Amino acid sequence: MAIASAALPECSDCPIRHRAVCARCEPDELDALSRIKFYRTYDAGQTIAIRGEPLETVASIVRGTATLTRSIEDGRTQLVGLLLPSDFIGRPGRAEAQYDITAVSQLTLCCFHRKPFEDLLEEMPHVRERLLEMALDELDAARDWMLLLGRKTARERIASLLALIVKRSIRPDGGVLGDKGRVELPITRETMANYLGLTIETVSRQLTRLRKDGIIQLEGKRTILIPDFGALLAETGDDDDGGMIF
Amino acid sequence: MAIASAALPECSDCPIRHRAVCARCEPDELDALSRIKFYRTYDAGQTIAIRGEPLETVASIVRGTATLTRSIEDGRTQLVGLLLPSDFIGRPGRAEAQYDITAVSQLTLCCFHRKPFEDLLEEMPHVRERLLEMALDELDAARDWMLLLGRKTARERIASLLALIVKRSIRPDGGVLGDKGRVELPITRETMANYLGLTIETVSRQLTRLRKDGIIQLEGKRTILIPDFGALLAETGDDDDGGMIF
DNA sequence: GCGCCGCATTGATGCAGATCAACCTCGAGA
DNA sequence: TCTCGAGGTTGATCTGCATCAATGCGGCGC
Repeated sequence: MAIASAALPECSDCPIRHRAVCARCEPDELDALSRIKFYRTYDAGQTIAIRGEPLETVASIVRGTATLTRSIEDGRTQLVGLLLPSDFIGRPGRAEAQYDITAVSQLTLCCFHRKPFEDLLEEMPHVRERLLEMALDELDAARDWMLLLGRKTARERIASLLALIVKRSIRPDGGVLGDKGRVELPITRETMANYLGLTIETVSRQLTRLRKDGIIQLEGKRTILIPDFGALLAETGDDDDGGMIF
Repeated sequence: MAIASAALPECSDCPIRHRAVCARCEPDELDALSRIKFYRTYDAGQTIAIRGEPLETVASIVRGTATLTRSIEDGRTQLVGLLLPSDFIGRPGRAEAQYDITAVSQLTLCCFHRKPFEDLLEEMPHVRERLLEMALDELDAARDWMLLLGRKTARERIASLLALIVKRSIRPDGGVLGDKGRVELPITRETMANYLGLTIETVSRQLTRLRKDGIIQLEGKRTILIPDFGALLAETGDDDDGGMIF
């Protein structure tokens, strides 16, 4: 299923070096991790893990997008996490996947076998620290999403998602990947709907309404232009800007 | 606001000894924690923390119930966590509260000042480990709730909440606090509504419907009898029992 | 170039849950 | 004992989003 890929750049050149679980590693820690790492690539649509089945690796996303989903047999599906570069997959101390994980674009993972990774963890305070920090950040994100799913209107949900994708595209140094006012949606309408707790029809209609109201412009189906980011934020229903630094 | 309380039982007699952040502590670690701990009690309705304001303590809930909420200025409120005995409040490395925290019953906290706690953390692998584990468990719980908020019907939400409260009342040794078929709701209808992303009217109506359908019996307003737990689980919409051991 | 397929948009209609409103229940305090 | 208020229930009506259905559109294989 997964395809072992050719060698990638050294850790020092890694695009997620300063954001991933290894962000705060010293050179010797990085070496130790580097010795047990291996890369895997997936094509869009491929399954990475299935809820309830063994998952003997943990990994960081290097390139591409994946989704974390939870669903009911009758077909209802909820996306519980959107995995972008630097996000971590798997959980030390647990051998079974809790969610379905699917690649939604061409994807590259930096993988570790769980056991050796857990062993290394003992000796690497910086990884441990970063892992806790990332888990707590994800917890905050999940809780923000609970507010969205429980209380926001369809229009607010769409605006919130667009704002989230823009924020996630900002590099840690403050720079921006690509054009600031242009968002490349990494996901289909269906995936958006499953993330937002809506149907694809409602997603489509609300995007159209936001376009007609001049908040966004659509360029093809996957590219969105945001002439005024503040105007978009005003549509999210959030009180503050959630720690934006523009 | 908080009331310093009289001395409580030693850690060895603590009701949350085997579930809280200190669950896996060795006696010497427990001693070290014990030396910097202090208790606080709150009355129902008292505010423990406000989003955005400094929070210089971390704490474990010893007795009582508290809520974690996120809200929008227009009054819409979403409960993002229900804090029961053994749950942890606060986050190492962060000086500001991310959520509003409110006592919803008489409450006892086992508190630590954040800085000394963080320092101790360095030397206490068992606390660190447990903290990561608890954060990841909360993340799983938050994501399960996302499925509920995004995709479940009102009836399924109510059944899921009742099932959750029953599960949380099971002691780690497998025993049950109180009568197995009787749930004491720790929260009002309004709090339930805010947790479930519904209105109090809908909560009330669905409880009535579950009663008329024989799934539950109401004894006063806060006590619910569940003659057949399996029948309740069947109403939650979940595929499996989520790891129940009955 | 043509037809097909996956994805997206748009329209018509239905319904679960929100909203608005009245009333019930019970306990605390005068 | 009466009152009052917080919390809860029930009913009537409204509405935002889901559902059902048709159409549009761009890319790809042939």
